[in-house]
Amino acid sequence: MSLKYGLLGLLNYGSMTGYELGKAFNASLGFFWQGQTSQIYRELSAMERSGWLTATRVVQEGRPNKKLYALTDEGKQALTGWLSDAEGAIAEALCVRNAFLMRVFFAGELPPERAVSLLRAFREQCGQALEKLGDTSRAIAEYSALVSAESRNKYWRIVAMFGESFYRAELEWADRALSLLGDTP
Amino acid sequence: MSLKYGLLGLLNYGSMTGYELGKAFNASLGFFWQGQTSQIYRELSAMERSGWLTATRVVQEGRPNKKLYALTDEGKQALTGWLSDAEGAIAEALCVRNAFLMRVFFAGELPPERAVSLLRAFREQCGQALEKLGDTSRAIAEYSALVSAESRNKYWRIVAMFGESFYRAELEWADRALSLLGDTP
DNA sequence: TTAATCATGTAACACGTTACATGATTGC
DNA sequence: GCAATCATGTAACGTGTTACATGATTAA
Repeated sequence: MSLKYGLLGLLNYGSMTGYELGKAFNASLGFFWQGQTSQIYRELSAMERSGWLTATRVVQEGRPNKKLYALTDEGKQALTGWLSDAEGAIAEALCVRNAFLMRVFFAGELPPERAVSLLRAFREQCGQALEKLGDTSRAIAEYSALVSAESRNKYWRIVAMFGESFYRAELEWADRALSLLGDTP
Repeated sequence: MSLKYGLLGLLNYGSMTGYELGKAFNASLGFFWQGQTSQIYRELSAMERSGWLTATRVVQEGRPNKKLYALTDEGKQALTGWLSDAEGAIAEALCVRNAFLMRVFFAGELPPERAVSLLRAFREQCGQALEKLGDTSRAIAEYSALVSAESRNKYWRIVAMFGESFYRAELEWADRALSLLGDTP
């Protein structure tokens, strides 16, 4: 679901090809949702079939031809309809899935030092994610200063803010977990 | 993947039927992973076929017969093999998916008051999740005091700790987002 | 000259969700 | 009398992943 509406949302900013959408998707939404190109193409043709998008074939020389996708009125309606569904949003927010916690839950079956090294690796990885997100945040901030689509980029900043507090919380948690396991750095 | 190994992990504590596994799964791992019964049954028969589990038919009167699943040596090996795969764990930790953020990202297309009410609903829902998790934490703490399987319940507490800091971070984020949107409570 | 980028996709598989079916028993 | 619990599943569908295929262009 989210992938579909993510694509609609991006196409609402302007027409794009599947390839460009893939780039844009991973650059902007990538830190909280990933889209495989194969899935993106599948969703795009499905949405074209249901009339949410139109595709224009663009013939190119030296490069493969491409298809430019554009949002239709129905597509725009589908987007705003989805956004207006607050119930659905809350229901989705409840469906948290965390594969890493699954491993920690059963880490008692491991020799203690392996569990510790697992958490150490996780801790490091959180730090890296935070740094990477810093770039995203700065890019958004710059963009916000240049473009005056306040109604939009306000929310982008809020999303970036989430990422930062989320990773910071994970980092602090990993520290506390490690000290609980008697790991003194 | 995680569902499969979650089931293996629970069966490592003791043999159970699919139905019991479903209950145990949602009670213990439910706050970070959900399992539909239909999926659980499918995974169980698949794992039986690959020799990770054995099933014993238990005939009952007045109630439907049941199948008691038990971990085999191969199953136990599969579990520890999965736990030892630190690379895989980190790779999975990178695949965050957050359907709610997808909506916030595009919330600029909504009238401002609707976006605000979306975040307010989210905020409330975080509070409820925190309360519910408090029960889980207390249950784990009690259990920890009674049973002395320290090597195991230490990790359960760490997982519960994660839940708490995660929901608290979400709550604080929602507050900051709301004040950024000019919502004074 | 090797790899990456551009640009499209197909096929098969894995995992997750929804809806349905059965039929006795227990608690309100 | 009605709903929930016990206990199993099947079928169909939706979504996500992996691997593969094509073939020119461009930068290291």
